Amino acid sequence: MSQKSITSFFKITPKKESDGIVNHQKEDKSSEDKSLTEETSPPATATKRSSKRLRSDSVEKELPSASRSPSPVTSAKKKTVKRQRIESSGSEADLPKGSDEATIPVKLERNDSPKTYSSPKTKRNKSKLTKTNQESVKNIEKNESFNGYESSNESNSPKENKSPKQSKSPKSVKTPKKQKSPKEQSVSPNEIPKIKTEKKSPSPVKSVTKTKGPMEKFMESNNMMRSFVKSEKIVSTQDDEKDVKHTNEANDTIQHTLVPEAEYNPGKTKYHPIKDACWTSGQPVPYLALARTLEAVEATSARHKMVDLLSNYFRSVIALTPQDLLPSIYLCLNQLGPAYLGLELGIAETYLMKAVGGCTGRSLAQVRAAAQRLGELGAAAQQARAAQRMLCAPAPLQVRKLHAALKDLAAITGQASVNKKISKIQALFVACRHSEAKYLIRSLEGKLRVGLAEQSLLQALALATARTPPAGPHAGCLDVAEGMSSDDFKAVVDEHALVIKTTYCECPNYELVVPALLQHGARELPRHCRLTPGIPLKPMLAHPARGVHEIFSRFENEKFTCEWKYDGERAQIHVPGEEAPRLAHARIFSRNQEDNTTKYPDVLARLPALLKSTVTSCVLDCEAVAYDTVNKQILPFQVLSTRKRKDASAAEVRVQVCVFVFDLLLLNGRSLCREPLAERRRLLHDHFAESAGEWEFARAQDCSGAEEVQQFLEQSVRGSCEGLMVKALHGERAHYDIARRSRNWLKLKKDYLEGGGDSIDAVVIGAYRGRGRRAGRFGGFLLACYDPAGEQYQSLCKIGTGFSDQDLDTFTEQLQQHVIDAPRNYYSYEASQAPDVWLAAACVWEVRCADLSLSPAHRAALGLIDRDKGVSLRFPRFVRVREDKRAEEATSGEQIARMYLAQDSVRNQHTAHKMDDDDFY
DNA sequence: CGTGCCTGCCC
DNA sequence: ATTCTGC
DNA sequence: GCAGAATGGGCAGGCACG
Repeated sequence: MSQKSITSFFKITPKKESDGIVNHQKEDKSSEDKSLTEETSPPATATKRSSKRLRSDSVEKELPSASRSPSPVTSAKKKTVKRQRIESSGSEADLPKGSDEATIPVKLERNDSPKTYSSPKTKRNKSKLTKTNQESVKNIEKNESFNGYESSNESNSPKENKSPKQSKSPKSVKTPKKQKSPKEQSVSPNEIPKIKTEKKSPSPVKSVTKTKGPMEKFMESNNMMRSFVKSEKIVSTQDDEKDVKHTNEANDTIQHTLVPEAEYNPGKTKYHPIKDACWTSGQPVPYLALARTLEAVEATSARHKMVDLLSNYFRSVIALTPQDLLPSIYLCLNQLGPAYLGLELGIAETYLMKAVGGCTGRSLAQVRAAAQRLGELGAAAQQARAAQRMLCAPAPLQVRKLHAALKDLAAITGQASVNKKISKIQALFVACRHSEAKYLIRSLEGKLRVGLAEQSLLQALALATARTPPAGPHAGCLDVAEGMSSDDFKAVVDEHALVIKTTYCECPNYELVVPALLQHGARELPRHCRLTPGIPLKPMLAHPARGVHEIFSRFENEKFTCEWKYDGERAQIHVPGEEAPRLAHARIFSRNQEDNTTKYPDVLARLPALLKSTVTSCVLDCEAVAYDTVNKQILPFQVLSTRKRKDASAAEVRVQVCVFVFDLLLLNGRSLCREPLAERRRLLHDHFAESAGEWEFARAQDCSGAEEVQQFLEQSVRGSCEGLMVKALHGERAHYDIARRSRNWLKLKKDYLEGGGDSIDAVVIGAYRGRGRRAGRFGGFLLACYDPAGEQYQSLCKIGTGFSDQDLDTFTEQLQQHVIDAPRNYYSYEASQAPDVWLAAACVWEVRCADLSLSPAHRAALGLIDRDKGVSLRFPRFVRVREDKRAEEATSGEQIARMYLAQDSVRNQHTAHKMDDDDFY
């Protein structure tokens, strides 16, 4: 059945009309009627299929958002248009409004119209589908004994019962932390009764010598096993290295009362990696253990605490099921595998919502609305899942199987692949218990959002391996920390952390690092994983510098160099080789370790010109920039981005590229990461050759005075660059040591400077509901410029950064007074940009940007530069409110056009040949 | 087979 | 990309 | 100052759908 529903969803999605310009004349709501039907009735939904009804009305649809019209006309909006934003409004209408977050003080939703459904209904629906009886369900789950989980999780859902607002309102009000609160609640309770029948304390001191420590302890600690454990038991066979440790099996006899999975608590004081785990040695790690860990992490704000929590989970994995460490890490980071393998899920928000809706009996609009209310799809999915009962409980998820399933998802391609993926996701989703649903969905969305990411994970890995070493002299010891002072132990952790982070930065591949870590221990890592041509390393990044003065305060008395900051794409070029460079095996990686080799066949073809005869292997750090070979001119980033991305053929390349080389990270097999920049650069110049328009060294100048820097900055801008990169030349700060400091360079751009860059006064004409951290208030806005000629407000860009939390709270509240039901007919925008809430043009905000670009999605200055393209902003950010300006006094379309044309890159384009003032080429 | 949506990845 | 925030 | 999480424009690629 799930399948069916899915299909139906597809149909539902209407198409959006491609309106050219949507200036609306809305007024006609007629179309709405139709639309109504769709969304509103959940059941009906399936039938829906509206064909494209709305062509014109798309615009209208939005309106409803404000929505009062009870019926969700709005949602009808066709397509899901990008992100939920569009539908949101409408959809909400559908939903049980009460529930909503009432939270928001402001009540974004302002649609108090009689919602079609009352919250309770929602649930009802679900249950229907599932068909069933909750009772029957009663879970057959293994753990049922303990769980009352259903109820517990759902704590949220209760909202429905309560009067709409009250229950939560108090909390919701608090924006920032509120998110956590729910979790915390759930978590804390857990402190739970673990039954640890303890007995022996782990040997006070590490049982150092004995390799078998863990096992022994494990045995000792066992009491009775839970029934379910038995069932799963089988698997334990494999395991390579770990045999040593757990040979268990014997266990059967031994009894051990396991912690119920639903009560797994990595935050338990004096956490014992075996006794406090919820699975036994050799068993596959239940996904619930990881989900519980993530819950605990999410409920925590102190990073060191998060690291503690995760490390405890890791300790158990290391002690019990080390083979699951790798999949655990991947699930924590939302990675399928090393980036350079190019694995992609191909599923994101929209399709996920279809999947969730399809198996919980909800319409796409309902799911979307629920996600908006909660500010996040994961939570909505968990609620939906909890309301559902299964006749026959699927096998519980295991960490390893889940990770494998995600990789399988990525492998599905071709026709009907989306439906296949959705089905597969539904199968996983249905097997979720408790918070598993939330984290499964978030994983699929690609963001866990628990406040812990790669750096903290590496720290946790260091802590875990320091405390419960998988290898080395203390292998088998469950808690090394017990035998030493906290200072001493901390030193050990720091040492592990540095080694692990360094290794990972130079060899960012958990497939290689994790097995080596388990087998040889942290200290031995560098001997097994090192910088290797063919494996991309983490690139050095830069911090923005707000002014020339900041450069001098940062580098104090150190010597530094300034290089032009080219506006292209980072390219890390690897050429392997022993006796001689193996050019056929050269690869080019992106800043995020993606493999871009097939994107640059032209660049690879001319490698021979770059490498002097002294080079046998190398890793170069460069920027690939679009280049006009005829006029010898650097072209804008936007031009570069039109290049084919996959399997390009050198002959077909239309956009030529000049590669600007600025660093050398490995030469002839030797890593230069611990060499200062001055030395790396010297080697670069000695062993590589420039070739005009193809290979050039980044323009550099070792500046010593502020004026010199300022001049060089201006020169770089005239040379079509974004500004400068500033780097230490000597000493440790000049090393390419990402593990110690990933943003060791400074970047100085004109638009960072006061008075530099473009500043625009734009009108706020719409707002989008925030998600995640910004749930419950506006998280972004739609801005427009004013076009006096057409008496229109033309969309210029969306904006979502530059606001303090306070700003967002304030705007969320203050803008309520400008909320309107529908966009004015003098608003010009693209349907896909429609905000959740439309606003009357009243507020003017100053925004800053790096550039202006010709836009397919915005309408500012439409027709002035290009017949059907408007102008938008690159890297827009909020600066301040212009209370002194009225909407009509905002920057005009004509001014925007002038600003666009005034850009060096544009002028150069039009006057390419005459360009020489700058000298440059 | 063309169009448009969705996703992922550049910045 | 830019920006803000808790630690 | 770090690490993380909010958010931006815009493009190619891949698939769905008519």
